[in-house]
Amino acid sequence: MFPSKANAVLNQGFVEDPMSFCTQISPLSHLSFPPHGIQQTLGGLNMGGGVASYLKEGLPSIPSQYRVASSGGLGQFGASSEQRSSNSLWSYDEEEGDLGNKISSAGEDNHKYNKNNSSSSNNNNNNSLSVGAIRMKKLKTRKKVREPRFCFKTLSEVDVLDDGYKWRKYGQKVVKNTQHPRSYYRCTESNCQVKKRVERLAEDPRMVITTYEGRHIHSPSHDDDESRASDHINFLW
DNA sequence: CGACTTTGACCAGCGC
DNA sequence: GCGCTGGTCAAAGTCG
Repeated sequence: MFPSKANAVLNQGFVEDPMSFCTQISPLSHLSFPPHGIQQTLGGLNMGGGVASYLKEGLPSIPSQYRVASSGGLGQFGASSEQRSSNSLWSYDEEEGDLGNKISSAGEDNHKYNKNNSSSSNNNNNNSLSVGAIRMKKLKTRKKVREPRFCFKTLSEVDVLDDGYKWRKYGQKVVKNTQHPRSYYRCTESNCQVKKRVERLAEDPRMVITTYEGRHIHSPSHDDDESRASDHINFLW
């Protein structure tokens, strides 16, 4: 389904740290993360030759051979220009930060997305309500629970990396100060709440920024990729 | 025909 | 309070 030029493989699992953080990836060699010290694993992420560099202070250091020289101003994904800090190359989801607040509303609203399940019954129960009223009712019951998030940057010709999971696009938006639209995807597995956003870096359109939000409750749909990714994590981490 | 994508509209949150 | 922006919905269109 997905083009696999970037050949990304993402195993199940997620960064347990309440803050999601970002990595940079260059097309140099295989990538696996998270690094030592990060609880839980994201599994091996095979970018067909990528190297992750954990840029946030306080994160475990990684061997220099896995680091990527980066130019300033990269990243800060999701943050407006005013929110960008000159101290770090990449921002993460601060618990109290503006960035986190901006994105947090996407947390636990998946029940309204299972339109084949809950949504239809909701509609049946609200026949007397207008569409707008139903929508408002749903929105008001939306809870703000932040899912763990993880974002990384990939040098890739294709927007959607093959991470082993099946995604359904549910939205696209042109965000401010960028010429490339941001795409929104949701895992197609029933009851799986994971979402991801994909956009190209304004400063360098060759770079694809992918942000995962949530935790898969199932295995990747690609068995081959899964086993390949497992090899990476066993080898590197 | 089901699964998926596109796209305009809507809404909440934030800054001023 | 108002306008702007990002995130999501959902109908319509497309594809296999």
